[in-house]
Amino acid sequence: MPELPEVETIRRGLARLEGRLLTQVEVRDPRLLRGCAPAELVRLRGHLKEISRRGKFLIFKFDEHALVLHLGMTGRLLPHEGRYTRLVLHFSEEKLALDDPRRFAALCYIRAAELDELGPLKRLGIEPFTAGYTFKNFWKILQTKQEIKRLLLDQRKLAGLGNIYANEALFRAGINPLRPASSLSRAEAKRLFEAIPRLLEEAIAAQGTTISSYRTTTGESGRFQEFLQVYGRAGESCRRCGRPIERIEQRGRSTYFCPSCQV
DNA sequence: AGTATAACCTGTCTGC
DNA sequence: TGCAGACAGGTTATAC
Repeated sequence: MPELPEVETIRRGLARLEGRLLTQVEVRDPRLLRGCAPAELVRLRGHLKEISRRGKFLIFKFDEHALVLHLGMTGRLLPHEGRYTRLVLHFSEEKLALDDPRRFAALCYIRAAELDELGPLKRLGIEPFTAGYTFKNFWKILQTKQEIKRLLLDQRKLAGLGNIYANEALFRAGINPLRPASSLSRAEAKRLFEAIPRLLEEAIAAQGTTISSYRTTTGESGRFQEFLQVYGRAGESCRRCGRPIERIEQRGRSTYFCPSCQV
């Protein structure tokens, strides 16, 4: 579910919790921990120092420890408990419930000092909106025969894009998703390089894309679904040229594109 | 080393 | 109404 814009929207919605006191941790579903974090998690107490984001991961920093959370496909952070609550963080005066029907969400509890060594974070590639997001670095990751759409989904190369935004970014740049990444001209690569942060910025401004389960921390739907050009629009007409949007499969996932606008 | 498939889960929708 | 099958925003393990 949540890609960079959704996770960033959630992070911003939680920023007001920074400085608050965590009084109790309730683990409703131990599977959430995936063996990565010990059960001592339930003893965690103290002030929440900072909530940050890396790719699609949320990082909650406390004095000595940190929680690293990936929302998987259907994870949400809501102010109330529900049928699929897997974890509850009790803060003074307020609680935060992780709701996740499909249970693909994952949580790690580690010492803050070990954050930089945590595999899932360490493996992540270039991060949009940071100093490392340069055309030089972007060009470098394109030097592979892999299909460009699949490359964009590879978190080790570029962190944060998921299926919706990978499809949309390629449409905006006018690039066919089946093209080998290394076949892109510098001009095409530049278009894609620039389209990605612009797209993500617009999606964040709209509070993300709600197809079905994603909600902001206040339980609201995002609004960016209204602006999607190709994702989920198979058979419908391209908003730019009128010809039908096509759906194909790449690495077992749906790819949507306009065969006449994306060459 | 890179790639395809399966696996992890549950819900929803479509067609018969 | 029931049931099978497809599909869903994600990642990781395993088998070639």
